[in-house]
Amino acid sequence: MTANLAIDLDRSSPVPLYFQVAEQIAEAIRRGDLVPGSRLDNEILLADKLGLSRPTIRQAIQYLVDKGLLVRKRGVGTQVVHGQVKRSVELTSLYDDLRRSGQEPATQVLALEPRPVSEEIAAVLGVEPGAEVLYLERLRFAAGEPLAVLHNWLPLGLAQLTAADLEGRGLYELLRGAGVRMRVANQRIGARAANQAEAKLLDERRGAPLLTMLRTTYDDQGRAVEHGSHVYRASLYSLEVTLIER
Amino acid sequence: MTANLAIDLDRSSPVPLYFQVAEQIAEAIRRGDLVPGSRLDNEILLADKLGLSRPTIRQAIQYLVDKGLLVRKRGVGTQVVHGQVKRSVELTSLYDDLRRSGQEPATQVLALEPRPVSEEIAAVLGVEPGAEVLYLERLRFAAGEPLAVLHNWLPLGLAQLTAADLEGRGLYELLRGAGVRMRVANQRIGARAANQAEAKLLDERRGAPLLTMLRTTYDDQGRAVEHGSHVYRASLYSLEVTLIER
DNA sequence: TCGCGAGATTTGTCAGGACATTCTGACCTG
DNA sequence: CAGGTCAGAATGTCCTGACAAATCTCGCGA
Repeated sequence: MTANLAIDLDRSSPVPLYFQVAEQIAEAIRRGDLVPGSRLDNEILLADKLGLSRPTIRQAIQYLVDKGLLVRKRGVGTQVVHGQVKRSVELTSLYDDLRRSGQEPATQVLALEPRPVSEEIAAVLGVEPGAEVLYLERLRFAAGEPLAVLHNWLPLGLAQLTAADLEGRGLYELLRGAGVRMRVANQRIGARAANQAEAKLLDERRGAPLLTMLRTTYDDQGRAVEHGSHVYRASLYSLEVTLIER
Repeated sequence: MTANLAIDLDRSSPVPLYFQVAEQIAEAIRRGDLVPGSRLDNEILLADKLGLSRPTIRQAIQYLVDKGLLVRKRGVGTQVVHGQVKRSVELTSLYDDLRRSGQEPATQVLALEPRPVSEEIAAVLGVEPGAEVLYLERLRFAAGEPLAVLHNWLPLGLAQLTAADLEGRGLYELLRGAGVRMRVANQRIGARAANQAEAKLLDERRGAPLLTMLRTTYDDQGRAVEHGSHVYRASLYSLEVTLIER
């Protein structure tokens, strides 16, 4: 059963046509106009209906396949994925995640200063050992409860960060606003027991389980732009990751 | 400085040309023939050199950009990324990961039997509540130490699994061997304290921090093929995830 | 009735061309 | 000397056209 979806195209818009198509198909899926399992029209028919060429339609569909919303099979067709697969993980910060889920994040800046780096951090950031980098320590709250202690190291000169900025917005948002284009992040996720200091900050008992995350983020050019070492209260937070095999 | 790389094409091979090109560029990067930061020839020149069309070259390059090996910038060119970005995460099981890092995994099967599902599991697997599914419980060792307790639920009829199979190989490998094509996995990673039973199995104290993972894996068609609830000894294991923004 | 093969359907791969957009760097101007 | 402007170079988008490969369906024959 091929669903009949209406797609408006604006050829005068700077938004690429394939992207307009992809967005509107995705929206139809979110709205429920395209139910899981339903088949899309075939590429040639779709192209014909919209007055576009097949490569453009293919590009739109490929984009959605990469995001995990659609499945293609040769000789069969293109179908909407069953099950509510969540959006693929993006390079977002905890702050963005919390705000999106309506949890009213708040931040207390505990430290914000240039500081000479340890050898280990220098290695991951790719700077000279002993050079100064911006050290940042924050306590993050959600819904009034302490949620995480965040430690970050950033190369100097990337962005002018003030404590006021950091209390109102997330680090990633600020970096993006400063023109930093983050592209790849490597995360190591583990767990351990809280030590005394952490327990006090997070309002937990010593020994309480914490989720830990080490993350290094690289930009466009593969230069490290941020390294973070964070601990989360396991009782209040968990991470979600979606993997898509191509 | 545009590196001079030799690429052989086999037009009689069933392997797509774009893939042949991509593989050989990736190999040149791994070998070090293409050093980080070096620019590739532009697309038109490359296409000309190899006797291919520009779309084919673009497809090859796009493939490597998606894998995080190359970076493209309009008006500038295509460069090899700086820094050693790890391979993107794949749909592998703990067993594969361990064997790849040479840790000699071993498995003890604690349970393997059809069992009626709870309402919750039925919902994530997309089967009727109360229907029978294959229940699987395993204790995984690495280097002689207990490492994780693995619980899995699988729809019946996917594969004929025996305890002997499961002791010698990983679940994912067995499923793949049975023709199951896994494509998307959704993971939720958290942490909590070990209870008495877990502590005993894993040779830890009660209350020791454990890394927890809930995973649901879907196939080609978006049908759930596996749901797992696993706990790992945080002192011995952590998860690594690489994110690439497109 | 059941199995198998031919044909139809659909996506996968590849070619070649055209124009738009963006970035860099050199040049010109005040 | 500083700043803006413009040309060149590279990727981004979009088009048309063609054939290959995988899959499903239906009809035919045993």
